Amino acid sequence: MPMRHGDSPDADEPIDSHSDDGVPPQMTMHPSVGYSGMPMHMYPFAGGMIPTPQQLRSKRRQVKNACTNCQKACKKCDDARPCLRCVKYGIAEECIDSQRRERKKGVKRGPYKKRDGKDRADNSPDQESPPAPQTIAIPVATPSTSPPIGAYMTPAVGFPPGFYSQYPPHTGRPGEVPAYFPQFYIAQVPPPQPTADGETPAYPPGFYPAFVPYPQPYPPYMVPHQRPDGQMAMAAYPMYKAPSTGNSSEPGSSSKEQRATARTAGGREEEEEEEEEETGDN
DNA sequence: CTTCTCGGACGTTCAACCCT
DNA sequence: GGGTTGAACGTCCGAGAAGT
Repeated sequence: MPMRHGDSPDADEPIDSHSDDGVPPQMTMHPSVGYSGMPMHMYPFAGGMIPTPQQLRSKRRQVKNACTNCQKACKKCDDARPCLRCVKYGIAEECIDSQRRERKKGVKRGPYKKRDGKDRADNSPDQESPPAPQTIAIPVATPSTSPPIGAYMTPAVGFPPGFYSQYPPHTGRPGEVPAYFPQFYIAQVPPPQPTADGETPAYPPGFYPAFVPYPQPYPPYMVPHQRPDGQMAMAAYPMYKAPSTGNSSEPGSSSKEQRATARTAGGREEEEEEEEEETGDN
C-alpha cells in the first residue's frame, strides 16, 4: 500500500531521534543541545577530515516505528512517546505507535544475480566497498580510563575553529591525541569557574551548562538548564513550550495546536479503519 | 512568511535463495 | 545452517502549494 499522505499538523524543524534498539547511540545530536541546523546525522567535520561531497551525505537514520501522526504527515518522528512532534502540536495523547503490517510471504524471487563472491575477493575491497566513514587511525593508545572506542566513534584530529568549541580541547601534551567520543554522552564539561568578583560562576566560553548525560529523568526533549542567574529553566526544544503552570491552558491549547488536534482527531479514525481493513486481507 | 501537502528518495526488515 | 540478496514496507526530506 502506498502510504496515504495525511492530514496531520506540521511545520517541523529537524529533530533528533535516539532510535536504535540498544545500538549505541551514534553521532547524533541530543536535542537538548542547540541544534545546529544540520540534519540530525550530520556534523561539522574536524580539520583534516573534510569529507568528499559523497561523504557529506551521511546515512539518514530512521526510527523503528513512527507514531501515527508523524507517519501520516510523512514527518520525522522519534522513539519517545509522545514524540516531539506530537508534543509540539499538543496531540501527545494521540501519539501512538503505528502498526506495521505483516510482510507478504511466499513471494517468489527470480534467480539471484551471480554474486561474484570469489571474484570479489580479488577486487580490492577498498575499491568495491563504499567509502568507509573516514576514521583516522591514531597511533596512540587510548587512555585506559577512556571508554572503549566503538565502531561509531570517530577519533577527531583536532578541532577546527568554531567546531566542538564547547568541548575541552585536548591538553596538548606531547604525543597526546584527543580522543573523540560521542560528544553528547561523554563530553567533559569543566566546572564553572568563579569570576574575579567571585560571584556568578562563569563557564568557559562556548560551554553550555545544560549538559546532562544519559540517562536522565527528563523527557528527551527537555533538559534542566541552569541559567546564569542560578534559576533552573527548562531548556526546551525550540518549538516546545513547557505547559504554563499558572494558566488553565493545557499543552496544546494554542489555537494552532487545537486546530491541529481537531484536524487529526477527525479523519484519522476512519483512515485507521481503512488501514485495518487493508491489513486484514493479508 | 508560515504552514501544509505529498512525491519520491532512502533506510530497514526479513523471507527466499544460495553456498558450504 | 548460516550468509546473501532483494523486494516489501516504512520513514521522512524537501519542493511546491496553500494559507495567513
